[in-house]
Parts: sequence; C-alpha cells; structure tokens
Amino acid sequence: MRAGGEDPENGSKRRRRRVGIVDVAAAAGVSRQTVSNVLNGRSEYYSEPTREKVAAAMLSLGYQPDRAAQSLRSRRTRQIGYHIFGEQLDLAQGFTLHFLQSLVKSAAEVDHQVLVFTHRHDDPLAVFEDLVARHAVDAFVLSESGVDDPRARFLADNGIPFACFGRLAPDLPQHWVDVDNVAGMRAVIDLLVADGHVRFAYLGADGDQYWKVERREGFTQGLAEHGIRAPKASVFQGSDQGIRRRARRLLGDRNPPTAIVTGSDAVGAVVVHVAQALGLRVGVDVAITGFDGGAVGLMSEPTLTTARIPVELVSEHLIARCLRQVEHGHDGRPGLLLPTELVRGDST
Amino acid sequence: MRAGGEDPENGSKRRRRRVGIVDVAAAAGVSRQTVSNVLNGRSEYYSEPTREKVAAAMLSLGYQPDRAAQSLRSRRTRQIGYHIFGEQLDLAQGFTLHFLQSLVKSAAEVDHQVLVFTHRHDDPLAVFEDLVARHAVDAFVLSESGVDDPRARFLADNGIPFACFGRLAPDLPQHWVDVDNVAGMRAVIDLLVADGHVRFAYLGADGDQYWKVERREGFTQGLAEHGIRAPKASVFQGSDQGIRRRARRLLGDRNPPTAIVTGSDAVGAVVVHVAQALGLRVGVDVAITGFDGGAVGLMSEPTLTTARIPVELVSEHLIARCLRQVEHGHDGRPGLLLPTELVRGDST
DNA sequence: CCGGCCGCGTTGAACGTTCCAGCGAACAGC
DNA sequence: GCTGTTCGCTGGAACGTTCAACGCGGCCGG
Repeated sequence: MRAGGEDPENGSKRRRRRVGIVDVAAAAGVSRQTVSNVLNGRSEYYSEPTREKVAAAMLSLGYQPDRAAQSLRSRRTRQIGYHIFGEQLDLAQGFTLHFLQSLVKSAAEVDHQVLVFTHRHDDPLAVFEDLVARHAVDAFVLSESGVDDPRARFLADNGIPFACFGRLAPDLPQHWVDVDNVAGMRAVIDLLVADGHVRFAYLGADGDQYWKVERREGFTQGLAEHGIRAPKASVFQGSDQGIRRRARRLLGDRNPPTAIVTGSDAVGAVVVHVAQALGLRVGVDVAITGFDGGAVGLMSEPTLTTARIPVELVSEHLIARCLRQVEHGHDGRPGLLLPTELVRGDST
Repeated sequence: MRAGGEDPENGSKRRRRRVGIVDVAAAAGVSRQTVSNVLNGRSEYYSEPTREKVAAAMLSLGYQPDRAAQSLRSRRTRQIGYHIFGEQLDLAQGFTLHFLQSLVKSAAEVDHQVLVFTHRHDDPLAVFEDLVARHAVDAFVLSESGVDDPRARFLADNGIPFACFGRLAPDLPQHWVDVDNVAGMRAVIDLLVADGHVRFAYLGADGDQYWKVERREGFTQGLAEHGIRAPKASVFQGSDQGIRRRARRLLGDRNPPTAIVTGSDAVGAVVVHVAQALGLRVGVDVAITGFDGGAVGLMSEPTLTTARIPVELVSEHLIARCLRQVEHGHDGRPGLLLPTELVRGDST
C-alpha cells in the first residue's frame, strides 16, 4: 500500500499523524528508547526476543525513521558532502561521474547519502564550513585533490572530517585513498615490452597533480627496468591541443614510436583519434594505452588497453574513512594505496 | 575566526552550546519567533527597524540556522533528490555531469541542496518513496526521462513533487522542461543549407527517447523545408559501433554526403573521428554537426558546430517547478519548451 | 462608543528522535 | 546477608526550530 487517502483507523483526532517511534513502541509493548536502541543496533541494551517484537512492529507499521529528527538529536546527518568543481570543462568528466555513482552506492550501503555541492567563487572554502555548521553533512569527500589541496588543509585545520581521492602532503592527516599509479603504469610497460615494443613515447595532460606526475614517473621507471631509455623529447605533458600536435609530430616522424603510453583514457582516446587520422591502424601499426578504465576507453574504437582504477574499492574506503572520523573523532590509519588492474583492450 | 578551541566567555555551564535562534533573539532584544520570521522573510510580521536589529545580531553572532531543526519542525528539507542511473556507461556522461553541476548551482541560489542517489535493482522505485518518507528530500529532479517514464508515473501517482528534464505523456502532470529539439535541428540545417550543402546524412544513437526521435525529425523537416529529400538510407540510428560502421560506409561512398548531422555532440565527435581516420578534413571536405554544446564538442578538434542546450535555464526552471509544487501542492503551469542556441564551430 | 481588524509581537507547544539518569531483577563476590 | 555489577529496560528532558494561538494598541466604520 503506497501513501493513499483516508484512513478511518486513526481519524479520531486532527489530521493523520506520521507513524513514529512511539507507535512502534506501543505496538511492540516496549518503550521508545528500546525501539531506538534496536534501530541503532545497540545490542547490549536489548534481548533477542525484544528485538524480534520490535522488528515485527516496525515492519507491520511500515515505520521509517525520520532523518530530520535523528539528525537534530544525534547531531549526525548521515550525509556526506561531495565537492564538485563548477567550471571543469574537460574530458575527465566521464570519470568523475563514474566515481560519483560509485560513491553514492558505497554511501548507500552504510545508510548514508551524498550531497553534491559547488563552491562560491568569492570564497571557495566558506561552503565547507557552512555545510557542517548548519548540520547538512557529517564529512566531506574530495576528489581531484592535489597534494597541497587547500580544501584538505582547511578541513584539517578546522577539525572537519574528510577523505580525499588523491594523496596529501605529509603534514596533513593522511585521510586519503589513492591508486598506485607508478605500479599501474609499470604494469602497462611490462605488457608492451612483452609484446615486443621498443620505441616508446608518453603523452599526458598538463598539471602537477600527483597522479599526473606519478604516471609519467611510472613510465620512465618501467622502461628503465627493462633497460630502455626514454629520450626527453618522447615524454610530453600539455593541453589537449598540445597533445594532438605532439602526437601528430611523433607519429609522422620517420622513426616513430611503436607504442604511445598516455596518462588517461581521455588522452588515450584523443591519441587514437590522431593516429587514425594519419591513416594508422591502432593496435597493429602502433599501440596506444590509457589509464582509468572508465567508459571513454571502453567506448573508443579500438577499446583501450588500460590500467583500471578500482573505483568501487576507492569509494568504499573513502566512505569508511569518513565514518571512522565522525565516530572516533579521528582516523589513525595511514593513507591507503590501491593497485590498479591491467585491462587488455584492442589498442595494443 | 574559524571554529576554534576554548572560549571563556561562555564557559559558565557545561560545554559550549551552539549559537541558536534564542541567542540571536536575546542579543536583538526580541522573541524567538520574531527572529524566525525575519529569517524566513515573513515581512508582514515584523517592522523594518526590527529586521535590522535582528540581522545585526545574526551577523555579529555568526548565526547559521540548523537545517536539521528546521526540517523537523517545518517538514521541509530544502533538499532536492537527483536520480542518477547506476550503470549508464556511455559518452553522454559528460553531459550528465554538466547538467548536475548546473542543477546544484540553481538549487544553491534558492538555498536548496541536491542529494544524489541511485536506485536498488530489485525495486527501482522504492527509493523515491523512502527518501520522501524519511524526510530526506522535498522533491525530485529526473533527467533522461522518457515520455512514459515509470519514475514520473510513480511519483505522480503518489503525489510526490518532481520535475523532469524531458517531456512526459499527456496524461501525466506536465512537470517538465525540455528543449525544442526539432527547432534546434532545423536551425542547424538552415545553417548548413546556407553554407551550400546539398547532400545530407543523419546519424544518432539508438533508443526511443523523445529527444532522439525529435532530433531526427528536425533533420528531415528541416531538409523538407528547403525542398531537399533525405533518402531513407542516409538516416540512421544505432549503437556506437553501428554508427562508426555507417559513417565509414557513408563517407566511403563515391557520392558521399557533404554534411553529416548527428544527434548529439558525443556522436558528432565519434563521426569526426571516423572521417579523420578516412583522411578527410572535417570542416573542409565534409561538415559535421552535433547537438548539446557541452565539453565533448568544445574539446573535439575541430570544435563542433552544435545546437547548445541552455543547461542553466533548464535546471533553473526544474528547480522552480519543484519548489512550486512543494509550496502550492501542485504546479498549474504547462510544460516548458526552451529554444537551443546555434553555436558555430570549425566542423562546418 | 463599540466591534472588528490590522500590524507587530509574544509565549507555549509541538516536531520525532536520542541522551541521560535511573531502576528493578538477577547474579556474583566476600 | 550485604554490596556491587551487569543486563534489559524505562521515563523525563533535551536538540533548535516553526506552528498555533493569542495580546495589545491603534485605526476605521457605523
């Protein structure tokens, strides 16, 4: 029975009241507090038979706890804030949405919800304080966080719980989860070397985010391990346009690389693009790899060989870390580095 | 002064209490209710001088209303639920995120927040009812809504406020905002015809969503208006792979189209891709157009000529429609059709 | 001069939950 | 037998806000 109209049963006084904890208590023949205890799983305060009675009553009355009331009294909102940049106009959007979906799912599993917000341009940090002051969220999840992320610094300074997707400076509390970009990239190189490639190039988006630097590092380290030296000119980071230009130049060379490693699926897709425009068969004439494992790589043709980021694990851990801080007031554990998963596509 | 530690000023009793409406009332020398009235802008219940006193007190105390308490008493959460599909693995993701950003911004402007959620697979509709029953949200915004969207039908049946980005069946309350795809596509055709194109083809993603059908319709209508007939074979809707194949076939023809119109920027980018792989200069040898005006089209090379969806307007109206229902219990206004904006890129 | 109404306020009572202190019974230790 | 402790449970009192109802002076129409 969904919502609905009249209900004579409870028409004695005024308008129909919401079924609350008191109704459940009455139905189960216990006190409010006991119902509350059952609801919150404080198993040391009730016996098994009581739990069953209460559970039955809740079910038959279709009881749902009221978030607002719970929040007011317990000072916990069961909501996690996710900061989304307002302008962000690049191809990483696909990945961001994918991550957000995953985050929402992970939060739902522990009965939490995700509140998405943007900052005001005049004071980008104010909104973080506001949201927690007004009791809209318990904690924050930040993605695209740089090592010296001002948001993280601000939150840490104010003792507001948070967790970042991306590493943080050592003097900040290590509330982060990240993937091992170096290892992931090295695995990609291993695969390419095993495939017999000898001439390599690296293309990535510009910026000094940890992951961008690391993936490039992974590239050179991986090659070094196989005794291959990457010439300076073959490693490039730049804008979308710059990458296209460089890719064209590399591939038009009379001694072109046999494998182009890129810093993300988005860049990889662009390079595939350029290669095909030059009449090359990707996966045959030249190998191209990405990094991420999201939709972009899967939808490209040919599909990209890539290091998949375990998005589900990442978000799960981020949520867990937030909750730990909310409950314990801190999270003693160090940052968490997760491995990527090598996914072989048709581009190599 | 941000948060902070000790504050001797109020150390008389227990721990430091949150600054609430009563503190403001005391500081301003008025009653709780008056502060509340000022806060909620019920201007018929207070005079201008009182308003100023209260405002000054709020400012000096740094008062922020507590969302939880407000929600509990007023039965309004000031939160809007946005449903995001859990699996969605296509290139429209970029647009979805763009739209979400815009929605968040529009909501923020009327002091509302956006709660993102996904459905459970066993009962996709349950979560909608849950969220409103537990007082987590006041209303829902649905995007990617089909004409006969089951979510919209469910919400309408249960009297839950909502607004859709996308048209709805006539027997449903017309809580929707949409763009005029037909007109937008016709404008694109007009431009192409003015540029001297004579042989056209249409490529779009498959599916029977209103917008997909409409954009295709706009294509044929637009051509008809100029006395051009589009042969059956030149109009195609299919999967990503299918589109690539068809594009290759079209462009490899000995009498290829001079302009390829596509149903979205994502498809447009793919087609640009294919054309370049065949050695064609997009914008010179062949014109290609998109539809959306998001990042994909802007980041592609050359940039796509496209019909831009006024995302900001759309989300603004969606939020407005939600609020109207929450406040009035309904929204008498009919669906809203917004025009697109023709954006000329380098692909034509 | 009276009744009604309007402008501007006020106070008590919710809203639905969890916190806090306590309480009886059972069960132990000495 | 007395004290202490744990288990399971209870009722009163918040949490910070808005709702509902009412007060009171002044103004207006009759």
